[in-house]
Amino acid sequence: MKLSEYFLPTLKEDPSDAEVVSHKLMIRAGMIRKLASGIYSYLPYGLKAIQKVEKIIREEMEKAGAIEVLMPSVQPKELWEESGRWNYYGKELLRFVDRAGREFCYGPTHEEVITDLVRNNIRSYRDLPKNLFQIQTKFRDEIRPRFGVMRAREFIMKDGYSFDIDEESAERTYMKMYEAYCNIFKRCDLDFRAVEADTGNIGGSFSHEFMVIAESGEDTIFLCRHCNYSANKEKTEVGEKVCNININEELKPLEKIHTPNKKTIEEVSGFLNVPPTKLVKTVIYLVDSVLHMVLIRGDREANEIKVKNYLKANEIRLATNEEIENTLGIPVGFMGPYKLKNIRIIADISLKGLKNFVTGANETDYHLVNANFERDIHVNEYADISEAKDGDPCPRCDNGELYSKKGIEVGHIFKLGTKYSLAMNAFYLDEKGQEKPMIMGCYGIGVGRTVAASIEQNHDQDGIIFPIPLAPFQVIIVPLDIKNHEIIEVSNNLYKKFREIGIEVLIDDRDERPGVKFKDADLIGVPFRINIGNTYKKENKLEVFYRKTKEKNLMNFQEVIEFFKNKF
RNA sequence: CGGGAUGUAGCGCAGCCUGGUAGCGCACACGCUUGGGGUGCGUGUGGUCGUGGGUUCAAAUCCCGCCAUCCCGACCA
Repeated sequence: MKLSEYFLPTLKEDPSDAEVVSHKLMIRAGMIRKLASGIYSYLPYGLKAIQKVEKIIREEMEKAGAIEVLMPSVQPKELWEESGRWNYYGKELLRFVDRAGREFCYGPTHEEVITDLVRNNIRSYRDLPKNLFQIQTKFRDEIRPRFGVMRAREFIMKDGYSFDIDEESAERTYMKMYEAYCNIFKRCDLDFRAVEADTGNIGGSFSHEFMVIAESGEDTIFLCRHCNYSANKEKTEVGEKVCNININEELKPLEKIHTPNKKTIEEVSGFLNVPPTKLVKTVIYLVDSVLHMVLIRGDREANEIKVKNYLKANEIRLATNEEIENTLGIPVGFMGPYKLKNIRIIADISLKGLKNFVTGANETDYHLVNANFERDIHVNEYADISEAKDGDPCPRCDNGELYSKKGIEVGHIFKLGTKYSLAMNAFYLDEKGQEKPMIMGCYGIGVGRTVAASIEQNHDQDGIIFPIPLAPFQVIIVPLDIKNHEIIEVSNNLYKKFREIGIEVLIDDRDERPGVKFKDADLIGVPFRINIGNTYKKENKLEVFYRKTKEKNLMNFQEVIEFFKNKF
């Protein structure tokens, strides 16, 4: 491609509304332009990067036995009512009506459509398993789109769905997809981890997320230093190993202490000179419109999602002070489980066996000291609901320790089970002629996000450094003086030669100064640059410049061809 | 939706406080110049000052409403 004929509007300055590097660089490098909040156009250069990822995905999916389809973006309300998600999915679902008043949504995901497609066309166990995928534009009306295409409302996603006859077969399919995903992200040259994950809105029994390690990531994951346990923060198990604080202490008499205006853990801990590990924190959640009390050790935080999952709730949020004081009649800041009835109390397992702790007295300006379970407080429900912390013992291995990292979720796989097949009557006939629900799985990859994540991991102060598998062009030829016939001729010859041997090559034939061309080439991150200028005029040498390390090598024309032949 | 901020040429910004006919840099066009890290000089094109209303002789500037965008929290590929 000749740069003079290409459409690559690069920018010298960072756009004012971009925050993270990948967003800034994608705009500056002429890959994307914003049309509205969370809605972007891909320019040719950005599209090529997208297509690189898509190609890798297609190859690996097909290798793993998945078949490509293409479903509509616009989906009728009825299907979503059948699955029960028309109401459940909430405001993220973009809904609209056609001229006849029929209701539709723009597909945020395709479980409903694929299930409908399969149930109408597959009846026999002989036709299973089937694993279908598509690469397509989705729309999710995110409350807060952010970071360019990283979290856009309209975005390109590869979504796949599998249908198996039984659990065992479904698990085999799941594992195949797991491996395919690992291959895909490896081939994209990403530093990533597959972690255990929460299933969220999609539903299902278990799942893994594929997290690209990046400081700008919106997710936190925990990894074990010794074994290969890794999980999303909202899924990370804490386990009972954290609860050996003082289980052997003798019980002391319960006391009510005046703690004027001491409300937070820090204040109470400081005032009473008791470590936070001996305080019990009380948090009230409104769970599906009912208040629930959650108890957590003072040095830990409750994890809302773990609470939500434990209670199998649809909706959860912290209760407001008014809700607590009006409904329970207890003062926020001095709350505790003492003598409370009419509310479900869930204690975190970190509290198991804790002795002589401090907790709110349910009376303004008073706390209880040396409180103990059973003797003073009756809790008959313990659950793992606290948030993992750096340094926590690993829930899986003996002496492992957890540490956290930030990650960008580029892929997510779910074992759905029969959630949709039951709701939508996707049954098949087994060899005995009996009707059975298909066992489903679903598998997603954010294509644009994968490109953005790659840029997060591969850039420097001068711009993008594309890894070869994602690079829209592998080589850029830079004739440094386009008025010099000799230089132009070699450049053009090299360009032709490269195209013959199948290299995707750009040639910067613009009438620009060398500095401008260098800056642009660095910015857009072409892995190899070939400078043709003075060194060619003097010694007939071409300069091969490697973007990543900034190394330069001088070679003659034939050596350059040899160097790049069969390289990519 | 709650909290914070911004909206002036394609991009980045100044002007607003203290009202008086809109400016800088980049980009773009033309000419000369230059040719190994955003060359220099000159000339030029381009603006409903987000939008609606109000105050005023006069509004980018003051007041009110609305809209959009971005940042911080809950959702997600």
